[in-house]
Amino acid sequence: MSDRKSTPPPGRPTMKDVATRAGVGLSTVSRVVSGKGGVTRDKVRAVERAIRDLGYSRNEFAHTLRTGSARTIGVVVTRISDPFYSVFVGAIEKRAQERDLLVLVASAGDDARENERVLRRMLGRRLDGLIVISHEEADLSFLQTERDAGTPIVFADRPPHGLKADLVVVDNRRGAADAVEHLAAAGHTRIACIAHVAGQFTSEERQRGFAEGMRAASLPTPPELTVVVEDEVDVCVEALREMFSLPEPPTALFTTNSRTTKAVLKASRLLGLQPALVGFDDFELADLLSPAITTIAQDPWAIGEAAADLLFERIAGLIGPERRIVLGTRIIERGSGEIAPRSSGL
Amino acid sequence: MSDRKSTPPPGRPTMKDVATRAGVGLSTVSRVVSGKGGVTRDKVRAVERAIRDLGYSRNEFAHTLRTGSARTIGVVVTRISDPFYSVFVGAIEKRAQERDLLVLVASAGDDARENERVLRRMLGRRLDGLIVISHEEADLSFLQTERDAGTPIVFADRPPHGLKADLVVVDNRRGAADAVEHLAAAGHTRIACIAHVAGQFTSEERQRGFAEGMRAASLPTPPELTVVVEDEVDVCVEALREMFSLPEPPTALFTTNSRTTKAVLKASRLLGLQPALVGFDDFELADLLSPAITTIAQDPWAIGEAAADLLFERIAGLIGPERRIVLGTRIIERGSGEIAPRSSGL
DNA sequence: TTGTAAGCGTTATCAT
DNA sequence: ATGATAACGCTTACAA
Repeated sequence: MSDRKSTPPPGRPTMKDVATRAGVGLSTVSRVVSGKGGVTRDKVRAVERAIRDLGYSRNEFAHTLRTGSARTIGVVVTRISDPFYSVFVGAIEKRAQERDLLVLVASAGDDARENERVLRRMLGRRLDGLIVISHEEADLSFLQTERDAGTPIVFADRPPHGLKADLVVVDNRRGAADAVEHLAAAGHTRIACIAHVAGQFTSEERQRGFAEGMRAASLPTPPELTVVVEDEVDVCVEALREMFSLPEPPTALFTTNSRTTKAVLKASRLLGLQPALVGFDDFELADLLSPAITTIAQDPWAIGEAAADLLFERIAGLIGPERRIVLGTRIIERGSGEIAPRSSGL
Repeated sequence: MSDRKSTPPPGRPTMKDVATRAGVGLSTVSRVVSGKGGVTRDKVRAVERAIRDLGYSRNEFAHTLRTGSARTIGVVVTRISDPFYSVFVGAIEKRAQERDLLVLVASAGDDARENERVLRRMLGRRLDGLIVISHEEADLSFLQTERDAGTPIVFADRPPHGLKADLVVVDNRRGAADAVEHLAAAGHTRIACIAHVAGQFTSEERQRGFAEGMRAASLPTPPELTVVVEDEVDVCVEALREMFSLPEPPTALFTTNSRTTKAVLKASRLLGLQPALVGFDDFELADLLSPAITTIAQDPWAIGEAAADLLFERIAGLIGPERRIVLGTRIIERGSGEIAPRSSGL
């Protein structure tokens, strides 16, 4: 096919190839490529020509191996396909782009071991920094070494286990308490908490906030009115059926995250119930449902921005004790919290 | 604190450090780390111990520089925060993880130049492959060089400009025609098409499919019943107001993507209209609205999987002409398409 | 089974 | 201003 004689070396052209072609030394090419001065115009032009002719582009791996920085940050989330995380990542990418940093995203899934594998894999890349939404059960103490080695790590949404570190969270307790306050103000006294599977930091904080809100409103929190569910509809149907068969059923519900809110809404629909409802986490179309759903909104974009900004400060050399940034939540009143508290059994 | 006899070298530990500490040779460490066999249990244990003690993790750059493959693929989308794209990326990540590949994700935004910048940046990384949802207006012919150099590139959702390449799309025409057929079967004769901003491949294909469907049903497509909008609510309010002021207003609407569907729904609500409606793209909670919205569903997860699988085949060495994989769509009937065609003006 | 040594493509140091 | 040359940390023949 192709005769050996004039065939360019196989694979991608390297600086050496460029140097040969341009008839200059290797280091001259390096200087041109890195944009350092101290090269005559003639040679610069010759090198640039050779680069174009050969379609050369710098090997970032050799470059990074030599220089030590990859101009890349890593982001690890549990599921990139979840809107919350994808918006969060979007904000980080935006910020990173402004600084000409690349973002390496990986979702770690629900498995703690997989989580560690992904993180270790990331670490091998000598990232300039790392933003992590950590797995709940994973012990992240192995990251300590990395931090000691100088890679800043910022956690978001929930604190890591086994490690003290920078953290960006929202005020889950306060948000949940706001929800209760809103329902209580509408006259509700039997308010139930439908929480997402236990063990999760956010869920527990929100349950705690719920309890605090109830106490602040001088309302009782009987154990049968707090239930922990998974976000499958049938599970919620069962939970609601049981709850609304009580002698004194609830008249209002508080749900601890949007997946649960949606599942509970579908379950309510199936059971023909329409309790008052306030859900933690805003979600798209909450305003188009009837009734429109009142939510406690957190802002994943803002969380991402805050995490990115904090990380960049650390990368820039900010030292000092770990920081904890707490972002507020905001209640979006749409009506579902103001349904009159009439006793509603099955 | 801990006075080590042999000073731990500054910076990150390398294989050499591990080798020294474990009292073995460098290549033995390499073998253990790469999981190759042929090392005695004793030494394996010693090495693993040293790795833990030192908190060692392999330098991927050196590794890649040596082996030539980064075991990394790149994915470029327009906005990672859009649910469609994030699910798409999620599927690719899943598939990649099964093959122990890392995924570098970047969103290119709406700007054509930024799009090129991001792509070029990616290319410098010697990726094993690239999956791209290309910008509509960007000329991607510069990618040709890279493909010639052996980096497989698969496009998804829409074809690239200035380049022939592997492509995964859905059958937009057929899907749109299905929507029309459904509405026609419910007795509608005045069906309008609300299309998302022009110039977009998918939007145009769906408009074409709409027209084909209308023709197949022997229905007229007067120009005043096809309108191109942006997905802001107020724009849609204006468009609908005008359309429903016609002497013969439509009784049913077809929208070309979910963002438009949602905007049109909100606009309809504001105007007190309730036309029959079928929207391209399924969306969460479409079933909880009243009436529940009938949609033409495409499956971003499946698109991601198909793109990933095709890319992996190419990486594995599959040669041959560019492929075009067309995935079907599926109508999800929920009622909004069957609203009786009564004349509904403002 | 294990260690030694030669690169991978780049940048940095040092002569020239 | 320019060019040889030695690392960077790793893999992989090849030797032992």
